[in-house]
Amino acid sequence: MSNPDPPTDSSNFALGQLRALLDQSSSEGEQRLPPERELAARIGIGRRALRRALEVLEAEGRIWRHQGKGTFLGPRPAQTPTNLEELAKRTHPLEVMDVRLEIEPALARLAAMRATNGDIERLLHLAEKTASSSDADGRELWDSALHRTIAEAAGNSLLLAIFDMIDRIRQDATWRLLRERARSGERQQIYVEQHRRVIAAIAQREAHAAEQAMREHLEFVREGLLKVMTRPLPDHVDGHLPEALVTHSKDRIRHGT
Amino acid sequence: MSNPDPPTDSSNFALGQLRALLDQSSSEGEQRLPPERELAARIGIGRRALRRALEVLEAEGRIWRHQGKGTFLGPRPAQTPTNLEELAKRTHPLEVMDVRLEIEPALARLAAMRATNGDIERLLHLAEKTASSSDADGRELWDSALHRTIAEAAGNSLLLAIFDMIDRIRQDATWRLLRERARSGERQQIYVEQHRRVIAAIAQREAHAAEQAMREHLEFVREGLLKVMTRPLPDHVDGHLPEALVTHSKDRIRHGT
DNA sequence: ACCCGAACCAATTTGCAACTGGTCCAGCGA
DNA sequence: TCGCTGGACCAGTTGCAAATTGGTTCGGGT
Repeated sequence: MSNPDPPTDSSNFALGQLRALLDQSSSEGEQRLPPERELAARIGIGRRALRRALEVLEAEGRIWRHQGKGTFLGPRPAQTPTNLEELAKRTHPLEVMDVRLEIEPALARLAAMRATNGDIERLLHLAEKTASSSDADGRELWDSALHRTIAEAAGNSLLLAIFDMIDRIRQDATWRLLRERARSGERQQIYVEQHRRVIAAIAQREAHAAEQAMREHLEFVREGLLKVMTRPLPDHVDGHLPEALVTHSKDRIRHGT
Repeated sequence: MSNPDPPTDSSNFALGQLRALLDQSSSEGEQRLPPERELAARIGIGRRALRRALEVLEAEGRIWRHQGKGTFLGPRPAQTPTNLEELAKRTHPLEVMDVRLEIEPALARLAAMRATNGDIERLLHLAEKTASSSDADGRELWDSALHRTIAEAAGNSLLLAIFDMIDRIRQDATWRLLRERARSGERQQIYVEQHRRVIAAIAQREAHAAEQAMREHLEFVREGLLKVMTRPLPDHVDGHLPEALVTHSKDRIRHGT
C-alpha cells in the first residue's frame, strides 16, 4: 500500500520546528496553536507542507484539529451527544437492556438501604396497581412508575437522571410495540410476581436480595425481547416493515476516533 | 400574609379579554401569544395591568412565560434534567463517586470481554503517558482519556454516553481543585499502579479481575476525596477559600445548547 | 517531483441587532 | 392616597452576517 501524501524534506523540517513549539506551548500552559496560515508564515514554509507535519503530530496523539475551531494540544476531547434523539438513533433495544441490567439492580440495592418509609409505602401501592391494570397502555404506565419510584428511593440524583435518560429512550415510539408483544400472555403475570419480590426485598431492607431479584426480573425481560425479535412474524402481520424500522439503520454514525 | 400585587379593576378587565383570546388562539392552533407590549396596546391597558392578568393565568397553568422567549399556551414544558449545567448543580462529588462505582467496574468487565486488540493497544499506550506526565493538567487529561478509552472498549454506545455525562460533570471547574488536592503526592503513584492493573486484566481478558481492579481503584479515589474534604486545611494554606470555589458557580453561562 | 501561493469550500465562533419578558420610576388622575 | 400609565432600562433569547479556521483544489514556478 502506498501513502498518498508521504513526508517530504520541507515537512520534516517543519516537524522539528513544530515539536519545539509544542514543548514551548505546553510549558506555557497554552492549549491552542496559532492558525495554520500564521504558523506556515512564521516557520517559513507553505501551508501544504505544514499540514503534512500536523498530520503526523495528530496521528501521534500530540495534537488534535477541527475545522473551524483550530489546532489544540493533547488528546482529542470526547464528543458526547447530549441530545436524546441523536442518542436514541445510535443505540438499540439490546444495548438498552444491557445498561438496565447494570443500573437497575444497583438502584434496587441502594433503595433497599436508603428508601424512606414513604417510598416503601408508595412502592407497595404501585405493586397493587400494576397487578390490577388491564390494558397495555396502563401496564406500561404503572410499570414505568414502579421502576422510577425505585430509582427515586435510591437517593442519588445523578443515578436518577441517568435512569430517566434510559427510560426516555425506552419510551421511543418505535420500541413500544416491541415491548407490548414481549409482555403479552402469561409473561405479564410473571412480571407482576417479580415486581412483588423486588419490592418485598426493598421493604425488608434486604439489599442483596433486592439487587438479585431486580437482576432476575430484567434478565427475564431481556429474554422475552430476544424471543420476540428472533421469532418469525405471525401470519396475520403485514408483510412489509414499517419505515421507521428500515431507514434508521443507515444514518448510524461513527463515534470512535 | 398579604399579596404584594393584588388584582385590580383594570387587571380584572384584562383577564376577561385574555381568556377569550386564549380560547380563540388554542382553537386556531396558535401556541404563542403576541408580545406583552402589543397585547397591552391591543386590549387598551397598560403593561403592568396586563402582566398582573398574565400572572393569574400562569398560576392557573393555562400559559407559561420565559424572558426573551415569549408567552405560550398550555402547561410549562418539563425541564429536561439532561441539561448538564442544571444536573451539576443538583449533585455533589460523593454522589458522582457512587455512580462511578456502579458504572465503571461494569465498563471494565465489558471491556475485558469485548475490547478489540486496537483498544488494548491504545490502553497500553495511554498507561505510559499517564505515568510520565508531570503537571496536574496533563495528568487530568491523560487520566480522563484512559477511563474513556475503557468506556469505549466496552462496546455499548449508551453506556459510553452515560460515562461521558458523568465525566463532564466531574470536569466542572469547581471540582478540579478538589481532585488535584486528592491526588497529590504518593497517591498519584498508586493511581498509576491501579490503572496498570486494570489494563492488564483487560488485556488478559479477565473480566472479573478487571471489574474488581476498577472497583478497588475507584474506592481508593473516593477515600482520597473523603480525606481531602474532611481534613482541616494545612497551615501553609491561606485562610480564605480560593476564589474558584466561591465565584465560579455563578458565572457559568453557556457551553452549548 | 516538489513546493508555493492563491482561491475556494465547510464548520465554527464571534459580534451585533432585534425582540422579549422582568423591573423600576416619575407622573397623572380619580 | 391609591391605582394606573407610559417610559426607560435590565436581562435572556434568537437570528444573522462577518470573521476565523481547518480542508481541499488548482495553476504555476523551481
